[in-house]
Amino acid sequence: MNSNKIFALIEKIASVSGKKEKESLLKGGVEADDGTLARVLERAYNPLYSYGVRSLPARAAANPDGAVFDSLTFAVIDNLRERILSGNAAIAALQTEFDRLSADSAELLRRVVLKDMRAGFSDSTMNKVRKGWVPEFPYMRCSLPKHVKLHEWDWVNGVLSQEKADGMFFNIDMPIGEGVQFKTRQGTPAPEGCFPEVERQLGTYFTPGFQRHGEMLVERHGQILPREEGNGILNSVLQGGAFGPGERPLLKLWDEVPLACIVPKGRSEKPYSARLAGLITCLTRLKAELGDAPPAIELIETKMVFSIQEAYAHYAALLAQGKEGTIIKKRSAAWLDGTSKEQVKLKLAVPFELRVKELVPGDANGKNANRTGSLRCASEDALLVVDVSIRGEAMRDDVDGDPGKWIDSIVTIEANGVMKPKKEGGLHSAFLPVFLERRLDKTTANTLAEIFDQFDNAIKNIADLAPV
DNA sequence: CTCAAACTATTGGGGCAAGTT
DNA sequence: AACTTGCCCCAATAGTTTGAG
Repeated sequence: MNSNKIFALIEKIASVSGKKEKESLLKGGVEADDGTLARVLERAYNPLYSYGVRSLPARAAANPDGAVFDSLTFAVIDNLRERILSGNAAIAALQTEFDRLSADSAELLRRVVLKDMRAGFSDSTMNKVRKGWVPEFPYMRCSLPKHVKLHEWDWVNGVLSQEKADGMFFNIDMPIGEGVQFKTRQGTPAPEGCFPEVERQLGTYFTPGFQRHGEMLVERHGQILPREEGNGILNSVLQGGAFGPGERPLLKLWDEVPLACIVPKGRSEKPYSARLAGLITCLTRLKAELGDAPPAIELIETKMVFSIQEAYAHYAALLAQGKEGTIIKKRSAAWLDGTSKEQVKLKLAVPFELRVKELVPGDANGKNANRTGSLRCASEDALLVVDVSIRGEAMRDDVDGDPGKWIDSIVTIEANGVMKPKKEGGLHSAFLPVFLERRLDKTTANTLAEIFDQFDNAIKNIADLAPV
């Protein structure tokens, strides 16, 4: 199938709305494919690939009968991925290739480099059609309290409440007879040997055949660094950098799952309490060997609670220590690839008022390119500024229909925390801001000091948030 | 058979590090 | 020094499909 035909197929898939129909069209394409479709979509959707260019040149040529994808096209794609082509050279190579190709094939190449076919399917649909087409990395997410019937949980026999660590998530694979492999949530492997002590302790005291889940934190002179600083260092280490003097990684674990269950849509029915017990067995072995020496691996702080109120009290206690929140888990909880209703994340969300300053356009390569994507909002004293996403298409229509009515208006937003400025004299920001409503009843926004007060009060009164 | 829940894809937020101009 | 990109941390919505009652 040549690239013009592939583009026609992609447009056909984009034109239908049903997911099943998209899947069967893609299946038809695979059956008629000589391998080109497989290569093109693999390069577009392999999560381990990136191309280093996001503002692409436009096709300038007017040649109506341009080329289709050939070895030159794939060479450009692969050279971008390996960063043999980068910066201006990358843009120039893409310009040449766009002009050489037909309009349809040039557009297909553009979508490959942007890693989005804009056809309403993605990697999991591809793997349904053709097993193992692109790598996928199973992952269990938590639900939020509003999506779960917490009252139906077995509080009498206990629920596990754990600290939500504020670092970088890692999957740690230990296949039998092989070494220890660290992978990020997206599947990026950590370079060989970048956490030597953590790796040694895992390899020596932990049973192979499992994938373990935990959060990597960074300690400097015995102090755990805040998320942004620790994750900055880990980002650097993942790209081949090194820890600075006095810095070391500390792994906090919470789960172990047989490697055989770690497949897309996979499940392990072994109850969480049993998986946790397995982890504790390994950690006890480690502790016995290390004696008083500080381990590089610990169990995440874990407590058994017997009521919703007690769960919220533990949550409040950790917030008061400056921690991010807690995760509560049923003892019987299975592991699954997806969002589990058997584990719930308790985290802070504090509402406050800001003033809308300007409208920020949506992603230039996406469907909101010429529309509003978010609202730039500020505290009354302008010491905090944050962009807040438009919430829903009706709101986007309203904002674009009458921008004047939004500019300078007061809005209530909800956020997870206040980010302090990095630089002296810089602005504060808000972490995970969510738009709640426009306030016609208010004429002034909160000041930064008021926002800090509201966070303090929210932490003090957290137990009131427990659903009754 | 109907309606709610689950699932999939898409859009949006903040910070930091590294590469390029 | 300024700008872009990638990759961590994530929340919410829209629309389709599934599955419980």
